Amino acid sequence: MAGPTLRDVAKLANVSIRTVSNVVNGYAPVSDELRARVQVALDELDYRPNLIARNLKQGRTGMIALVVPELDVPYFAELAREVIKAARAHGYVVMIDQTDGDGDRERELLGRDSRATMFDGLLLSPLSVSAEELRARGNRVPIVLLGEHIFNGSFPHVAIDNVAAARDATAHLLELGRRRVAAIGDQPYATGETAQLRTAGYRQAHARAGLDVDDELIVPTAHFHRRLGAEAMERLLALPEPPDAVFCYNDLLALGAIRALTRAGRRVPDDVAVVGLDDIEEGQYSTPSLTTVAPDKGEIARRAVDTLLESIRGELGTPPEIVVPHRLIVRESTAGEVSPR
Amino acid sequence: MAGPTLRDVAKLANVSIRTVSNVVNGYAPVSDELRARVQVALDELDYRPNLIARNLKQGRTGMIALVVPELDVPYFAELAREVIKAARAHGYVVMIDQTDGDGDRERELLGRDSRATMFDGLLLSPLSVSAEELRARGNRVPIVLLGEHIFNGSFPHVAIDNVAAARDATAHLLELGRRRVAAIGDQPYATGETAQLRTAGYRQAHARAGLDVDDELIVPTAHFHRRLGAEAMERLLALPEPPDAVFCYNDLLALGAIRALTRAGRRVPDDVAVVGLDDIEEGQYSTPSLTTVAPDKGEIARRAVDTLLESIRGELGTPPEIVVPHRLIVRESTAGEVSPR
DNA sequence: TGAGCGCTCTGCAACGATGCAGACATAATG
DNA sequence: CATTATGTCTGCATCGTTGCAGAGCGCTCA
Repeated sequence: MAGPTLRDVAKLANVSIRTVSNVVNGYAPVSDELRARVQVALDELDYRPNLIARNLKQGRTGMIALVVPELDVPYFAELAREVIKAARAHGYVVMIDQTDGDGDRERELLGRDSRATMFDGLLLSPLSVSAEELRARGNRVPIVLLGEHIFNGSFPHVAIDNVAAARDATAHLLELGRRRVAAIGDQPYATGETAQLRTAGYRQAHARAGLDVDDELIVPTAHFHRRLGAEAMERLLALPEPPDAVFCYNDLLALGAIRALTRAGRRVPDDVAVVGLDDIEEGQYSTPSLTTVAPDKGEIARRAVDTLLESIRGELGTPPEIVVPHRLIVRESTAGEVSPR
Repeated sequence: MAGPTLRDVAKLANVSIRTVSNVVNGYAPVSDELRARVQVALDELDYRPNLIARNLKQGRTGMIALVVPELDVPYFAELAREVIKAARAHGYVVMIDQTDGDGDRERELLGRDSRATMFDGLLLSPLSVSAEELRARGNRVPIVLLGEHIFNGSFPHVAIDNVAAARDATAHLLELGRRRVAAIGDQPYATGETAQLRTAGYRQAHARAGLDVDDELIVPTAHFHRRLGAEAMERLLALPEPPDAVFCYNDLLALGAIRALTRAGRRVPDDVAVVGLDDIEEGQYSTPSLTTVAPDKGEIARRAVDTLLESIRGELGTPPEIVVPHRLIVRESTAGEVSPR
């Protein structure tokens, strides 16, 4: 099972271990003759360096970990892709783990026996672990937080401006003349900071338009999946005065909502306009295609990776709060028939 | 940056390194008094074991790698989730990497300096690397192949019966009385074995029904994304005699096709019925919801992980070819209005 | 009393690689 | 010719951990 080591190659080529190492790494000058002899031995044994050993010696692994709640949530899958790309550009590989949004699973990562020490750094998209806890753990591994929890300057943090994003989405609906704009996805409890920011943006848009918010139109959901979007929409449709537009806190909720609307025989956007947030690819191909607020995922990934690598190199001063741009993408779910592609 | 080591703890507690190690691992019996003293030192220094060193000593990392073409393809994301779950059940973590279906990137993994040696095993879902090449690399790391390439017994391999799956999908359309059933996704070239198997199943279904296949209705696509599904569908609609049903080789193609049909004003399934393959969650919430052939992803993941772990433990004899069950799930895209949930 | 046992605890070697300092042979220099 | 520089090559120590063999000690029991 175990492959040949430098020692085996050295014995075969009748040179020192050190010389083989030099040949493998091209470090020190080696005469052509010796180099050739070593190379033959390397090939014959099909030597592969033991990276574990190399890492131990060098104190780094060249791996960072990306920890997300759920990998099969398109937003995270798309983000993961960008992170992998950004890391690769710096010679790093990314190991991905998912916590299922389970706080204990997240905390496990910070515990004494966590595999976190295998990595040079951690990109963490926490759902329920608080900054408080993170700090208390006094983790030894550099960490960059992704996404939209509120944090208090203890850790570097990359996210969009959630309030502004939600405000833009809601304003778009109001500008279309909709007057009963619902919101799906509020989470009025401790770990729902992101959702609360979006609710704040939703309210801001109304305030700026001089409109009141009917709190009945704000539907909380325990998580951000299609099914809950559909259920929330059904509840809204059952109201005596149902909404004529909905801002959903992510695209999956929005797609679930559209599904519920279609099933109920409502036309989108004619009867009810729908906006999501995340700009997952699926929204381009849904029927109707989905208007959404698009965070710049590539930028999120790049900034996060860059910041993490700085932190790894010890070049990071006070933890930066990085805000990444977003933009509204108007598609059929609010605008009706748009461009055919 | 570097944390305290066993040595530091030992010095502080005034015991041997070995005893600290014993306390940390609970290996050997340690008196309560010493254990307590060591524990104090451990806590004070906030000691974390260096897993790299441990791994070097033990010759294993407890990590396996999952290599897929694209992580943001829902099928792979959903599969990844299952693999992570299955591996976790055995105490393994999964590192995920994507190759973008780039053959060179895939080959890199097998090359001399690949990070593959960091892992106890590899789950590989290759797009363009051939079994031949894999074998030639004589890789030292245990490998299990996922997905649907044809392989020749060199490596353990887990997949569904692609011919049967495609046959079932096509037969379903024929049983609905459709007579011009198209196929989207053929790949009539070396690395398109999976697609070719599905084409074979498509033909078999016709043969068994005593029907001829109009080759014009078989549209090849370079990959399996939504956009190409839409384009292929547009091409089919432009035919003098367009199809009344389509079997798409995966769900993304199918969703793209549905999008194209909707845009063209065709009703699904009334004018054209659509079947996909993969059973990604998106298909449950699309409009119309998508009839599909569902591979048992959980089973694929479990069998693959089990097999890989057997191989790691050296318990594997001749590489097994594992066929995982699939089943047809009928939804609106072929059956029209079905159950409301 | 002393051999024998079991319980704790320890030190040394090793995993496979690289950093460092130096050995050795040869070439260049005064 | 002695001295220094140069270019190759080597051995030892080391990264932080665990496996192994055994040391020390108190206890039991003949």
